[in-house]
Amino acid sequence: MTSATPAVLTTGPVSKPDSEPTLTVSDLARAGGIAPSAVRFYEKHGLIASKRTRGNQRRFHHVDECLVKIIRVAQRVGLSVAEIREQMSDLPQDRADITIDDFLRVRHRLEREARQRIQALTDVLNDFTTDQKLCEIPPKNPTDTRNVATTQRAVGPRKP
Amino acid sequence: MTSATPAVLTTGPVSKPDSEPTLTVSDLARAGGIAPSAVRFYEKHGLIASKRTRGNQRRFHHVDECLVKIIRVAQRVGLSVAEIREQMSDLPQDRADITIDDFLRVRHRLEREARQRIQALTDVLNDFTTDQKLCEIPPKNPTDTRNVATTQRAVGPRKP
DNA sequence: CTAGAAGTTGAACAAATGTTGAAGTCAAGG
DNA sequence: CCTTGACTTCAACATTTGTTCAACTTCTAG
Repeated sequence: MTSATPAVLTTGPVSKPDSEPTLTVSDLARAGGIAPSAVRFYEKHGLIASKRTRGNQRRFHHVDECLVKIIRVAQRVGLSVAEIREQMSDLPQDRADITIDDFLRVRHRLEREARQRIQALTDVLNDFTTDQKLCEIPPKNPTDTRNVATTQRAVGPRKP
Repeated sequence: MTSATPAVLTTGPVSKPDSEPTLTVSDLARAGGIAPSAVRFYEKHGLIASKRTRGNQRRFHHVDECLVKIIRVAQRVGLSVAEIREQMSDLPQDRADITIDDFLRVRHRLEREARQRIQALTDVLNDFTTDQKLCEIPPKNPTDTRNVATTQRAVGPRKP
């Protein structure tokens, strides 16, 4: 994914009950607008799951296309892979059992996350206009006595 | 910086015209609520600058305290070190020449950035409620025909 | 002057998010 | 049978933002 992908992605309805997984890594990558290496990466980190053919190749369900799209949205929100895995951890392990409600639940959580992150940024803006006197420097010309306002308030935890 | 730093940080007015830099790495680190290693890191990446003593030790101006605080705010906004360096690149190379207006200019740019990032997140939320039919799965019970709505629209450029 | 605190550089490590390449396997077509 | 394309695994590399360590040097106070 080097170039910007328009990604309108109107996935048609999955017609068959989809009991057997049929999509290859490349199929899923193309459908999700990501690289095959990313598909493998996501599987390795437990975001998606596949069955294997006799020849040890991965096969994905069509519903995994939805999962990949959700992963991409979650990344736009700013979640890490670990966080995304957590958000998705209560989806039915058997992907064929996933229902609309499962997606709605995940979606609501992502919405909450997005709102929280918007709030954190809004707090930064408020700090800009609220807190005076973080940076005071002696004015070069005596007519300008204003000061720059900024302050940090430990919004998100930082533990490297 | 492992534990949460309250960081009220009401830097008093810099009394002296501050022509000679006097703060050591540790001084600046303490004032800015960061580790000495971070101070060196920022200097190495061109966010701050120092003069050296005869013995090759760094000495910073008091105004660098403000710069560090601005860096921290910029990080809260989500800027990378490279982006922060760019935002600060038009500050007077001679730190003693920095004026309030220089800070105001940087601040305004950071505000714009923050608003843009808020907008990007808001777009995600809008996509949630606007776009239908990203994930359609065959309903298990025929009564529920709703669909999950999501779509990505390439908000921020990705160039690794 | 001398000891100890604090500074110096450079390299290595860490976690996150993948990409790329090597070497090998599998299925299909001619 | 052989080639070709797509798949496999594993390891190495790349980037970001620092931290930590080793081996020295400098500064400061007694």
